[in-house]
Amino acid sequence: MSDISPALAWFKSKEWTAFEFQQATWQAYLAGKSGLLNAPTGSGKTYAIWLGCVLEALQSPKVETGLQVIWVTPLRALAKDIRNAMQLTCNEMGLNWEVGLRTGDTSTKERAAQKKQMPQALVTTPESIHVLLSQKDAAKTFKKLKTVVVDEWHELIGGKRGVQMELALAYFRHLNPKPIKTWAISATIGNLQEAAQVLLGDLYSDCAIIRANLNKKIVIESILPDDVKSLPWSGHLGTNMLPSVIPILEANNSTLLFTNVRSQTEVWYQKLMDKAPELAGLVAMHHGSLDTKVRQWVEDALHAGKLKCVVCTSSLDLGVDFRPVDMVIQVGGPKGIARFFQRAGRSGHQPGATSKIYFLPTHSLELIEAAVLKEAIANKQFESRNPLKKSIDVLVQYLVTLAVGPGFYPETTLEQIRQSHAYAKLTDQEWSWCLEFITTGGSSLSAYDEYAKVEIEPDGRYVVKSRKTAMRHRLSMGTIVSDPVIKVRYAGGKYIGTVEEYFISHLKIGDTFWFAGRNLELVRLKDMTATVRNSKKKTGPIPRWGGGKASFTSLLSDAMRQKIEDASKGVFEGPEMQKLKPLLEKHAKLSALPHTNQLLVEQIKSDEGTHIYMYPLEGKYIHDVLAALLAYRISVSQPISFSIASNDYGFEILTDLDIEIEDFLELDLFSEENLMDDIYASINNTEMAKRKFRDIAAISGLIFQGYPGKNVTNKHLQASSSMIFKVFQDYDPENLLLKQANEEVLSLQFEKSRLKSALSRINQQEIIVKKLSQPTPFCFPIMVDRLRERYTNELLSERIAKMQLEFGD
DNA sequence: GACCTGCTGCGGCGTG
Repeated sequence: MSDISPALAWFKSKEWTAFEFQQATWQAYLAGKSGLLNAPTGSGKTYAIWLGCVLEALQSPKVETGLQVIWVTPLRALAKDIRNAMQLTCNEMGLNWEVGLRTGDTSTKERAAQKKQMPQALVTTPESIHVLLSQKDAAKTFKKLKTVVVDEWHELIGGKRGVQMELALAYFRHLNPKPIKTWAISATIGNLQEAAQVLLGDLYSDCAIIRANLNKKIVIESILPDDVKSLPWSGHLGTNMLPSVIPILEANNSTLLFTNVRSQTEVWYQKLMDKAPELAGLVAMHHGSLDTKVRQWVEDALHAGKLKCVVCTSSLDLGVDFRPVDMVIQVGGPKGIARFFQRAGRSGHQPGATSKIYFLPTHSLELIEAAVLKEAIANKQFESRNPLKKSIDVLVQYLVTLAVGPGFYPETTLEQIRQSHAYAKLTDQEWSWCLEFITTGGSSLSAYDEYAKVEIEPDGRYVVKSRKTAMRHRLSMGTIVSDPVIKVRYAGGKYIGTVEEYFISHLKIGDTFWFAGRNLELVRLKDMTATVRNSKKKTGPIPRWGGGKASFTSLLSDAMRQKIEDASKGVFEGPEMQKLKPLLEKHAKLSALPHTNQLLVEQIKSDEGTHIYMYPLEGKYIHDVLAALLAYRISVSQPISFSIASNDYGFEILTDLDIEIEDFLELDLFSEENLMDDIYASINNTEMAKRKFRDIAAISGLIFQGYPGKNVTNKHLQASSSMIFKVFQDYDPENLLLKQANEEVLSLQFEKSRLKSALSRINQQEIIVKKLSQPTPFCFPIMVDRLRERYTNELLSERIAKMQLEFGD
């Protein structure tokens, strides 16, 4: 046994901000426990748990070979930093261990070396673990595994990557009779206990949940206009507040300016360069469609203190873990409390320093959101991330992975996966269906050999024998399905990033557009690649990217309703609500400020017809469904067609007929009876299910997304997945993957449970109907949103001008 | 008193 005192001395010599938390962690680790760490960045959580691993290794009589510790991170960009820190501590603490790295970036040479001899510790991603599982000697690779640490577990738990992690752990736990110590590291989420339970499984009963009681002070300040009138009623960009941002940038060494969407990042970067040309070279941009090399450069430059400001989307949420900054500005509502909190924590890393975040509202109602965020963070209220259950696509992929690798016996494998949270309730029938699916393709596809991937050996072992199948499987592993994109590169070959097919298809050769902060001219479009050159022009469109929508979380919704009720009673707490007072009072005069037990309904007639607005404040997703449901239920009673628009505050249904809303309110429009049937009938469920199915088909290996660098086109992908979708619908309606697609639409897209509780709340609410002759601050943004879909920007401003005339003022 | 919307993440092969 070697002496552990130098290691402890090394550790103690550092000036930790959270020494007690760290000590509690490594002591729990040495006591053989599993657990969950809840700690903000900068609390030394990596070292806390890594010290446990190091001390344990030092206490053993000789240096063991083979893989003992796996450290999982959701972001491969972080992996290198973590590995370096871990290797360094090994060296300095006197432990003769190698810390390895295994992600998609790892070189072939390195992989070969690892295959021969795994390092004692490996920093990796969930996907790379599964790639290792697809190798013949997987069992040998993981045989000596003692510990698995999953960093940023909150990022994984709510998605299919989390399910993959659960499956990998189930496999590991089975290999070794000694329990695998399992640790989760998580930022603050509402369901910490559940998060621990999902990852730890059976080990949860004896689990340590250790929180860094840093009591980090966070100061939130809204950037308020002098006059609320200068804040638009509608809008999302916020660039009119740019003059207030520049002094903040000047006063700090490095600032992260978070925007909600990629195009907004492009706009802000451009405007910032326009307004403050002296910052050229000191401001950079970072979002998910830019070349990773560029992003890496930005991250490094930020770290080196060379940048004054990075305009970014949440692509930098995790990536700056090792690159602390001085100041954070959030442009527009972050739509969730936990996300805002995490971003705030990026600033003020020095011991004892206060984190500060500026909130920059892009339209007036966002000031309510600002007030709510402040309170929620003070009260430590955070959203939960709910683990997925029974994702059949992920399970099917995993089974083929095992069959490509060591092979598996159904009985033991079923036992393993049932020990995971995700598949604990998997029925025997579902299990047989999965086995049938991987061996024959299932009842409707059994005529095609390519879906019969797995064969059964005489001894009952399930294996993949075809090299082609194995290769294609390895090429399709993982649960992230991305849309095919157009690569943008210079004629010389330098790669810039990606835009969407539809954006570039609207351009002609010679047209210019803004991207990556440059004005580019389209030279050629071929093979999913747009070749461009720099242009001196100053005009051109900015690409927009489709992507996930962030919708108010229910935590935010509840608090927003309360704030509006407060306002109705004349209570305006805090600078934001004070600032908003005149506007809300105006709204109260024009219409009404609803209490939490009331639902406000506004009706306006214009030359377009009858507009009806409702404000459940449930977030855009729920509003979309509610609006469709309402439109459907009304149209059942008489032939009316509606157009629908929504935002996070409420929704609009518009008909060209002259109607009165009271005539319909009697119809029990919000009844929970036949709810699901009506929803199915009202939303174009199959369209959405088809889209979900495309992902499921890719994950489960039904469609092949092409060879690396040569992705198939969107059309092709869409076509093959819709074809299979149709086959299943017609010939195999009980297909579990089809069912999963429908279920995902309901539970993930529409948040079924939230929809139900929203409806039951609405049913108890008193309905207040206001008939108005002019738009209110509540309905105006929704009105504009609907128009935007039909008009170009210029026509839109004309149209808005016309609205001013029409409604008079 | 009035414009610009929609995030992130991973992994793999063979050939020239």
